[in-house]
Parts: sequence; C-alpha cells; structure tokens
Amino acid sequence: MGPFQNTATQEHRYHDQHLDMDFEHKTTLLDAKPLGLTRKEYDLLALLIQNAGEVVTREALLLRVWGYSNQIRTRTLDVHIRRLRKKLGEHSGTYIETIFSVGYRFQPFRAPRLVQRAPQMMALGA
Amino acid sequence: MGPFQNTATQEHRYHDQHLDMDFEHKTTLLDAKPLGLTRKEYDLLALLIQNAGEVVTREALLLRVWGYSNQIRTRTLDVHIRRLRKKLGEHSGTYIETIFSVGYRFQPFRAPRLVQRAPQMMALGA
DNA sequence: TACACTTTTTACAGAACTTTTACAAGACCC
DNA sequence: GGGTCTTGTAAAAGTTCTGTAAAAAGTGTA
Repeated sequence: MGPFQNTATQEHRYHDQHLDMDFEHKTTLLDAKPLGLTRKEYDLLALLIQNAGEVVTREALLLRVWGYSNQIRTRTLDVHIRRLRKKLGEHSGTYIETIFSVGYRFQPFRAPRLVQRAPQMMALGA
Repeated sequence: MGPFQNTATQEHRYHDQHLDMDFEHKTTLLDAKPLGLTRKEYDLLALLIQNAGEVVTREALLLRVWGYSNQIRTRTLDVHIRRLRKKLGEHSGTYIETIFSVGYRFQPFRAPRLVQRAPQMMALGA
C-alpha cells in the first residue's frame, strides 16, 4: 500500500480518522455522525475524494458534476465548495485545499504532503 | 546516459539531488518539500529546466511564457526570475545563472560545467 | 397549490497573483 | 574611473480569481 494510513479502496469506500464515505451506499460520516450531504454536495466531495491527493481542476469538476462544458461562467462550484467546508467544520481546512487558478484538492487526514501545496499557502522565502 | 547524474527524462520529469519537477502533474519539490510555484513561475522554471545546460534568451522566455513579441520592454521576466531564486533559496545560485545581455540558464545540481560558461565570467576570445 | 428543501445566480469583498515603476547595483567598454 | 547598458530589487498598481451572503429559481411532494 501507499504511504497513506487511511483506507481508500478505490471501488466503494473512503475512510480515515474522521471521515467515512461509502460510494456504494452514498453515505458520509464525519466522526461517526451522518454528514447530511445533498446530492450535488455528495457528488462533488466524492469526486474530490476519489482523486485524493491530486488536484482536480475547476473545469473537470464542472464537467463531471454538473455536465458543464468549458467557458461557462458560474460560481456554483465555489458555493458548493463553501457548503462542503461548512459541513466538514473544523476539518475543512485539512481536507479541501484551494489551488489558485486551477481547482481544488482533497487531502486525506494527516496524509503526508507529498505533492505541491497551494502557492497562496506557503511562505515566499521557503 | 550523459555525464549528468540527475534524471532528466525529457518527457515528464526532472530530478536531481535537491529539485524534483514533474511536468505532467506540474508539481515541484525542493528537498522533498513542495515549492509552491505560481503558474507563471512554474512555466518559467519548466522552460529553463527543459533546456537545462543551455542558455535561453530573454526573447525566447518572454515569447514562450508570456507570448510577448520582440521589442516589448518589460521587467516582468526579471521579477519572476527573482521570485524563483527566492523560492529556490540556498540553491538558487547553483541553479539559475544570468547570462548578461542574453538570458538565463538552468544548471542541474553540481552538474559538470561542460557547456559554455557565462560570457561575463570568461574572456570572449577564449 | 403550498411548502420545504436544494441549487443556481448575483453582487461584492477580499485574497492571490502579475505587471509596472523607480531606482540601486552590477557588468561591460573606453 | 567614467559612461552606458543591463539586471536586481522593493513597492505600488493593476488584474484575476475565490469567498461569501443573500436572493432568485428550481425540484419534489403532500
């Protein structure tokens, strides 16, 4: 297995210390409590989680969750990201990263940051 | 293989003792830590690295990264070079060379200097 | 229809990134 | 050294992108 300590079986389930998502039954638990995601929220989070650790572009998210082709200007994605973060509560910062001008990335809980972080989150002199 | 010890597979990756750049995922690690490059910074460094060991003229950089045609006077390139050097930290001197009145050159870490040195450091007639 | 819930749009504030400006410092040539 | 050209640097200005609140629109159901 990879360096991650969580169970991210591609087929039907994601699980880490706090978050538990069942892609088969479409259920989501945060600290053992149902997260109460709506359909779009679920689709969005599921897509991010299924690409955990990798950046998913706005374009890809809008295409695969909404079926939007390119060059449609909408803030829908942002609003849904916001609602997801709200429902994820204190862990939202850990889980959903913004990659400026590119998209978003789901990071498994306490996963080692093996890939490039969001530029806006680093000190310039690093 | 050439005389270089680094892995510089042209297709999708550059790697040496400190720096690791993945052209496919557009990620950049310095000493295993994400470098956090912005888009332009990435484009610029990627172009230099893809021509590692060779001088890339200011003209070429401005054209290929910014789409600027000749005879546009701007300091944008210089400012971005500066930010790259800042992010490369202690290794910046090793990596990015200034070729006076010509452009810049990326040098792989501790690579033997087999190619033309910077004009300002040698007698032109040598 | 009326209601509750979900989704999208709108409008603006704020953050992040890029470019320009102005000047200092360095390099080259005489 | 003096003059000229080029690059380095800091900071301001400008642009683009994201966050957020609130309203409008859509959907399902009794």
